[in-house]
Amino acid sequence: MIFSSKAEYGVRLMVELGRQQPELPVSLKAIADAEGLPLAYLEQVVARLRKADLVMSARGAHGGYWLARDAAEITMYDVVGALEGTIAPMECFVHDQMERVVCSHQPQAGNGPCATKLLWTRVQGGIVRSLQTTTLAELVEFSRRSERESQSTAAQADGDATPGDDGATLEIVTA
Amino acid sequence: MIFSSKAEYGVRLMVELGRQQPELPVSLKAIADAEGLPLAYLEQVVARLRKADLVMSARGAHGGYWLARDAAEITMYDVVGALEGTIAPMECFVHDQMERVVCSHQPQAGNGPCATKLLWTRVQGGIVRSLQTTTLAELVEFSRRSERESQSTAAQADGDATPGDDGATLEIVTA
DNA sequence: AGCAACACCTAGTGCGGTGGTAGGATTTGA
DNA sequence: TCAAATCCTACCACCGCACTAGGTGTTGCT
Repeated sequence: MIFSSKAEYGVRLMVELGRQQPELPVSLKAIADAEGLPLAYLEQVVARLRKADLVMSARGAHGGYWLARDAAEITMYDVVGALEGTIAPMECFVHDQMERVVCSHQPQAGNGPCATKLLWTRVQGGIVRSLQTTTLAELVEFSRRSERESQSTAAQADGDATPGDDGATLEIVTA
Repeated sequence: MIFSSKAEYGVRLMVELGRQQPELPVSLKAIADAEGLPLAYLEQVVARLRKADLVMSARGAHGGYWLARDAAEITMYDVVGALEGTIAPMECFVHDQMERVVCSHQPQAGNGPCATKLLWTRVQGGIVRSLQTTTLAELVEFSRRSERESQSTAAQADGDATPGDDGATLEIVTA
């Protein structure tokens, strides 16, 4: 499993906020009920989003949360980054004081970086690109469309997600 | 952490095998010593690679492991898939009996797939593409080059990995 | 004033997976 | 016959994840 449930819950929470009118506070309880998620845990999740200035909040009665800026201006890189903390493909990925990604395997006797560095860098890049090019607005739109389609027919609802995206059935099954 | 140490050890093991002459058995102990990895644990790792027909083995004295086919014909998708088992960005990703990726969150009252599906599909795609387009031969070449460079100078050894690849310093730091 | 509905905070906890270790059995070459 | 190697299974300690528990602070409504 690549992302923890914090990431999933957080993304679903953000989508739910994006579906509401801007600036209108929505209570966590409403979201927890709608998504079927534990309220107390959602509090911890939304706290990270707030610290990252992705959502704003109002306390007291009729308080709640709303998006800090337009959904089109929020990328999944922002959201997942705030929720998951560091996203590194391996613990091998540390960075020294010069902000340079470097490998933690001591190249003893000075035989360069470990060979896996190239691979992890590429994987990292693939993930980050996916996250950076997906905005919250897209997910909200996707959510709205799915809802509409399933209301009319109970048929397929995926093949035509967004131009530039491949809805391929990608998987690695071995285990 | 996205990949477990099984993946890392396995990739390093494969690179080590790729650096040797083809068909020549190399003992696990030699690899464990060279890479500084626990031998007994490597046994479990290499067992997965063998079951996936990526390496072949010979028992008894002077036995060992070697690549089952040319390093250029082995992608990291093969290797990591064999080691890591299923690579799904979320447990949300299950597939029904029709081999279709579907979301496990029951769309109760039929309101379509959960909105995160689009995101996870893209991330999945980004990862898989990275893995599929990286061959073991590339890593072996990278390893050889790094070794050569660090022998002459103790300077930079990353910027020029492979054409078509961005060696960008990508990271998400929040936590 | 008082209550209810919220946000907000901290500490604890059960469980499963990760990352090994232990101890063997089997096969092969010298 | 021994040593070197693969091969196999069971076990275990730790740690992070996914929560739960139990509060405090703030606001609006009546």
